[in-house]
Amino acid sequence: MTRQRRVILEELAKVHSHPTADELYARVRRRLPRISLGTVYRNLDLLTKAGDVRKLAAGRQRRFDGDTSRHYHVRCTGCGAVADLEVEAPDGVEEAARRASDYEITGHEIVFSGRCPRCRARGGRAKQRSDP
Amino acid sequence: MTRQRRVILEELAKVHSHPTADELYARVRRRLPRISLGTVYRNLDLLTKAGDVRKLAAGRQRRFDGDTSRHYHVRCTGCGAVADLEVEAPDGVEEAARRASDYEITGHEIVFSGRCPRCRARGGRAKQRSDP
DNA sequence: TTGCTTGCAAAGGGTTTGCATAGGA
DNA sequence: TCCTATGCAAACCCTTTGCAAGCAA
Repeated sequence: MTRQRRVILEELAKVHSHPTADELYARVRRRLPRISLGTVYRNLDLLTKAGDVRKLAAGRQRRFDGDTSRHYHVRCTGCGAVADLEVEAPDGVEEAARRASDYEITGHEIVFSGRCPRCRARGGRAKQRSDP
Repeated sequence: MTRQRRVILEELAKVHSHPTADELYARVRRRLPRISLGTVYRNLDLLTKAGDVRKLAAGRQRRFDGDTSRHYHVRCTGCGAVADLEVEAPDGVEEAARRASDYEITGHEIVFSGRCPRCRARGGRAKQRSDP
């Protein structure tokens, strides 16, 4: 547990914006000015494998979530922002998936799509991103 | 509707493997040897925006699905393969999401994680990918 | 000490884009 | 004809990696 790793984890725990690696890098650098982007990536990967961080696929860049408790996400189809969503896990989804598949199911993630309040206010027919 | 676009759509409809852009490019090239990768990407993006194709975020590379009917996916944590999953939409998930959020919810996707039969057979403690 | 980690910088690899040309409606 | 799409290749950008030096245990 190096100083870098601790600070990365701490900063990630502070924010709820699901930052990208470089957004987190910017924050961490305020406390450790000499840290490199590579170190941020390496630690994020390690922490993800250790289960202390969740890596999210959202658009071109990946985002990271310091909250590993069970919760889902919404992604804005306008600006790409990702927000947490406190919704109960649907009853028996994984069991259903197990029945429907020959995969050994170990988990699931739900990503809702929608428009954030700001994008909604901004215009009715704004351009959508094709990103998943 | 150019010949290229039509062939891309046709080839994508044929396969159920959720190919990456370059996998699809390889297939399409068997019929249109002079097509370029850029054209494949451009059309895939256009088709996605038009709603004729679904773009999936799975690991580093994106995957494409020619089946736009309502269904979910499983992603193998070993090899990254993506398979379809015919599971009923959980009752009232989107309503619950609407209640829990100030986003204007327009849809959702569930991605299960698990191990495909092949990876399961291959070894009990194979290395996992940290990809989302 | 000993092995993992860092900083730096370059490599990597998927995706996007500019431009002149070709082709669909 | 007119406008959009294509092919080609370079540009982009996010992420990963090799290496020598540094640090935690």
